[in-house]
Order: sequence, then C-alpha cells, then structure tokens
Amino acid sequence: MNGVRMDGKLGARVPRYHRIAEALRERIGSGQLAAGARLDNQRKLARSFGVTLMTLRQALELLERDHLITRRHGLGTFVAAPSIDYDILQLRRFAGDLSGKGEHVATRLLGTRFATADRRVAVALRLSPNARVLGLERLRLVDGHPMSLQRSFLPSPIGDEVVRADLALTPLHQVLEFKLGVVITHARETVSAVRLGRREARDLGCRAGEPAFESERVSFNATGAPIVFDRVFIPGDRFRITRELHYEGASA
Amino acid sequence: MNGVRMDGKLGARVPRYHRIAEALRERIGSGQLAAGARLDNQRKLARSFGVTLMTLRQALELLERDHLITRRHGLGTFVAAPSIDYDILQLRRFAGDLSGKGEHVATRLLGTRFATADRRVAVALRLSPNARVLGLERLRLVDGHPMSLQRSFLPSPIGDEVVRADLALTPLHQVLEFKLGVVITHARETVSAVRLGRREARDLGCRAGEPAFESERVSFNATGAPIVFDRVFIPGDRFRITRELHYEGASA
DNA sequence: CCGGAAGAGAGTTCTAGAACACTGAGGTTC
DNA sequence: GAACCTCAGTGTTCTAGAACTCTCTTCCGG
Repeated sequence: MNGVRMDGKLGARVPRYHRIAEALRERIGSGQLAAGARLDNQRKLARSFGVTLMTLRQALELLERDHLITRRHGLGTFVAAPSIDYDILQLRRFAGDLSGKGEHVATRLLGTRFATADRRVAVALRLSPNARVLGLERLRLVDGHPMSLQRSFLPSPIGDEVVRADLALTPLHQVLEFKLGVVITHARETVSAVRLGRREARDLGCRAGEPAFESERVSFNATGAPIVFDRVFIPGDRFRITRELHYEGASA
Repeated sequence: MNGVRMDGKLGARVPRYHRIAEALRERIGSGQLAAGARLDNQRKLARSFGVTLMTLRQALELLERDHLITRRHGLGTFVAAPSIDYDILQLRRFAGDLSGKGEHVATRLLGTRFATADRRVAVALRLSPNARVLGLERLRLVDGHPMSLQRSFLPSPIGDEVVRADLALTPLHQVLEFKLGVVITHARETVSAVRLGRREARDLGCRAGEPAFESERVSFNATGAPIVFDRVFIPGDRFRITRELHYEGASA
C-alpha cells in the first residue's frame, strides 16, 4: 500500500536502482561526468534520487561491476578511466612462456619482505586493506639479460611458509605445491601498457619512462581461493605478444 | 573478532557477509552441498547465520558473482554446475574486437590513399619492396571517445576494388567478403608496448610519448595468402588485455 | 623537522522489518 | 481435456536509520 504502485506505467517494472544506474550511466556517457570526476557522496546522491542509501548503493554496485565507476573507501566514488577489458582466449604464447624457445632463462631473487598490501593486491587476494602480505621481487634473465621484473604477493599465512623455503633455488609454484599442498589451477591475467617507474627501470637496466607491459595476474587454487598476486614489468623493446586468431564460424 | 594473527592494526576485521560467503563456499567445496542442490531459503539461512536477510543476500551476491550459486526467482538458490563460467568464456567469440561488450563502437574513416609499402608491410604481404598498396586510416571510437587508431594496408589489386566501396559505412571485412569474395579465415597478431608518436597522439587525443600498445596483424584467407596488414595503436590507459589461464596438466 | 592526535568527509556494514513478484502445483470451471 | 484461479514457497526490492572504518588534512607537541 505504501505507494509503490505509483510508477506511471505498469509495464515498466524496472527496479528503482536499475533506473538510477541508468541515469548515472547516462551522465557518464554524455560526458556530463567526465572520467576521473568524483560523484556526489552517496548520501547526497541517495537524497537527490529520493531513495535510501542502501538502494543507491545497489545502483552503484551495478555501475562498478561494469567498470564505469570506482569506489574508494574514505575518498569517494569516481568515474572510472575509460579502459576496456576483453578476454582473449586465443592468446597462445605469452610472458612466462619464454622457455622452450632455446634461450637460457634464469631467475634472480632480489628480495623478500613482509609488508602491508596495497589496494590492488588486497582486492585481488580478497584481503582487508593493509593486511600483511609477503612480497617477493624477482628478476628474470634471458641469456643473462634482464627480461622482466616480477613482484609477487602472498597472503601472510601462506607467505609464512613460503619464506622459509629457498626461493633462490626452488620455483615458487613448486614450493606451493610440495611444501604447502597448494596447487594453482587457474589464473586471471591483465596486461596494460605503462611507463616504467624509476625503480623498475633501474632493476631492469633501462631508462625511467620507457614504455613497458605491465601484467597483473591472480592465481587461484581449485576452490577458487586466490593464492598469489603477481605484477610483472617487461620493457616494451624486449618483448612481444604473438597470437594466432582463427575465425571459424563466421565474421572477421 | 577472533583475531588470530595480525599485530598492531589487528587485521581480522572481516565483514559478516564475507564470512558467511566463505562458510558457504566451504560447504560447496567440500561436497556437503552438491552441484545442483538447493540451499535453504534465504530467510532460513539468514536466521541460521544470525543475520538479516539483507546481509545474507550480500553473501549470496558474492557467491553468485563467482558462479558458485544460481538464484532463481520463485524457485530457490542452487549450487551451480562447477563448469559454467569456463564454458561461457570458451564460447565467447572474438567478434569485432570490442563490440558485444555493451559499449557503443563507431569507426571514423580518416583517409585512404595509395602509397608505396614500407618494409614491414611489404614483407608481411609478401610484396616486393616499394610495391603500391592502399592505406586506410581509421579511428575507432568507443562511446564517442577515441579508442584506437588503425592503419590498414591492402595489396593494390585488392585495394583498387576496396577503395570504390563506401568504407565509412561498410566494415572492411564485409567489403572483402561480399564485393571481392575474399574471406579472412585466420590471422597472426603481434603486440608490443611502444611510445606514441606525435601524429598518432594527435589523432587519439593524447600526448606524444604516452605508452601504448602497438598491434600488428596480418590476416590470411583460406589458401594462406596475406590479404590485409593492420597496425593498431591503443593508448595504454584505455585498454587492457585480460585472459584466463587454465593449468590442466600441472605446474604454474 | 618529525610524529602523533583529532576531526571532517566519504564509503561500508548491518538491522528489522514490509511489500512486491515469480514459479509451480493443485483445484475449479467450462 | 483445457483454461483459469488461487495459494504456498521463494527470491527481490526498498525503507530509515545507526554504527563503523578508511583517508586525508590540519594542528600540536617534542
């Protein structure tokens, strides 16, 4: 009875929070809200749409899932940078798969230490922000030349065990599997093009600002629990991604 | 608040709904809840976890996002078949690179002109150096914002036909297929990280020197003859490659 | 100059319902 | 028998807060 019947047309039957999301989507699409801009705070938005905070948050949920906005605790809600993810399943050869190409591949362990997770790491590993994680820094060398810089992060319970192993000798996945019984079954990797920072450049032996690939990978075990977060930098002049595409059914 | 680990800042602060999701995840992972089984109804579950319906639903939200459960209005909440998400990903076609993601994709033709092939183009298309090719320059817009700059080169016999079509309206592959009977069946693509040049940057509306992906693609017809050479620039802040990896046999 | 304390602003989690909407089953009517 | 009705069971949307956490800035004391 509480006047939910009052939506003009009965056929519409679209939840409020969908309509609110739609309205915001519009504002973003039209440029009225530019990329990077901060939205009004949630309470204000809720008031302006005449709904509860909870309802408004459901709308934001939808937008976040579509990567249209980013919410940052304590800071605000922002229009996301217009970047687009898409799955490339045909991708065959890639970063880690350098072996089997004849070159001699070596790994140098630069350091291990416990630290608090940064935002991306925490999210990827489903930890609370500032949770303690073990960080590993490794340099991959191909024929003696630095090829990629890899930073790995493990949740501290796992890290506690891992740090006791001799990572200079044993590959990380072997330590996980044989010492901890953790088997990585799948992973999700995201690659973007970035500018090398000073530190990364130094370790890789090139100049800061050089273009590079940055790959972020989350590895999961069979139950879907995230085990490792990897961030790899590869200077653009040292690496290429090659893939074969096949257009079977239709279209090109 | 059973904070086992963590020091100083105490980390155990995990929201109820995360813990509930975790508990359910466990029941599913352990087989206590088999695939296809129906869970208790939401109100009952909420009571059994000692939380509100809203809170319980947040937990289910998490699980649904991971494809661990399916909710069906009027029917109930079910443990999902364990392979669903992979199947869906496998079925996704490569499509027109970006379409099918909800965004509005448009193409603007910047220009067409005949020129002599540069070395890379000539090699890729198996032409003699300095052979004449048709060059097309196109800007891809996603939701009105420039996304990528694409330069395509076609051997001049094909180019002669193509240039007569209205490329501003008809996708290139359609022109090839329906006007020339040429069907692209596969392609080879190489992606590298580069710095944007001045011209590219201008067309894409960003600063020269910005890191970007450069993709070079050769497309072939069924007989293996190279038909098109594409070079695409995509600013690094606008694009990401994402892929799923599956480690069937072993190793990470 | 450094480091901690305090506070403002913003997002997050949770409560205790109430009303609504979808599905399938069983009965009723034609 | 087919079409319709009704109802129980279940998921969905929404309210009106209250309490909590996180981030950043500013200010104060050493």
